[in-house]
Amino acid sequence: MADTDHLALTALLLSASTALTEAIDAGVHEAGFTDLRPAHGFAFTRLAPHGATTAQLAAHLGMTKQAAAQLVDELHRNGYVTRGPHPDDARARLVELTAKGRAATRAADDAAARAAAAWQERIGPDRMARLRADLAALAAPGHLRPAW
Amino acid sequence: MADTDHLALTALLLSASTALTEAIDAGVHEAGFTDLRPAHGFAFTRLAPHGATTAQLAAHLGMTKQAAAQLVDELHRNGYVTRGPHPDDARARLVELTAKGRAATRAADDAAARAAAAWQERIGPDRMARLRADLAALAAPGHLRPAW
DNA sequence: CCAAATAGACAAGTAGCTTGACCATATGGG
DNA sequence: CCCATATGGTCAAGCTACTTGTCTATTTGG
Repeated sequence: MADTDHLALTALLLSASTALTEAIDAGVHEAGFTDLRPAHGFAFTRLAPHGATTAQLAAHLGMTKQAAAQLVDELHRNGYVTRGPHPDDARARLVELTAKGRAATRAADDAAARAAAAWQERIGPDRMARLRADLAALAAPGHLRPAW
Repeated sequence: MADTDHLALTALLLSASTALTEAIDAGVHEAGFTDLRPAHGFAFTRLAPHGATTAQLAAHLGMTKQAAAQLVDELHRNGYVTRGPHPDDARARLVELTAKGRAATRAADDAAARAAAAWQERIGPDRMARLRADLAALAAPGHLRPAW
């Protein structure tokens, strides 16, 4: 594979992920959550299972804990998360999604699924499955947030 | 393909593209161009062939022309581009890469090629080619810059 | 038991955009 | 050939999502 092909692949990768993020953001907005940005969505994916501390969120989002705290503040003001005491650590506060937060998460998931479904219509389920498997082999699980 | 698989694909796509951008940025820095950010690299890819006007650059990067002008200013101060008169339009100024700008572009290309080569070692050339073809089918050519 | 690490908060600063207003030049229909 | 409208670029001001730096409270480990 030539270098030019490698370059093409990297450009395509960026283009596809940008389009995807925009599609998800648009879907979330259309669902009525107009005060959410992509960064919030990345936070939600971390909060969804069992909640998280601000520091855990910061690590996951690839930002300082101050920035994460600010983001959590905003989500709290808008009713997407609660902040309670942490069961195992008196220093920490456990941030968890509210029902509204979970609804927004579902809206984002739906938008992502719709985007992926549209892709599948274009390339078919077999190539879609291969694509997913190949990406899984590449994507080192690091920071989730691409700093949009 | 289930929704959860679609979600996995989208997460993987974002993860892979983030890792790639960071790898390119790191490579450019290691090559000595410490005053460049990813957004500059995206600008270079548009400038490389024949130069461009500030407005064209703005459209390509998905930002206002004022922001693009500011970016060009910075590149000019640091010796990466020249700004000359436009041959066909007295309003416009043609922004072109200097030798230093072309060298930085090569450094970015090299880093991208190295990252892709590392991936190819993991999944092999065949899957790599398929991956590229599948991504080409998905990526609508829109804005290049993911607003990092 | 104490030293070092960690969670979080408070304060201040900043980079990289934005919106708004404006002038100079280009374009195209009448 | 005009003139209305669009476009390229600039100047100015403002804002948002971060950053760095410092501090306290609590936990952890040797």
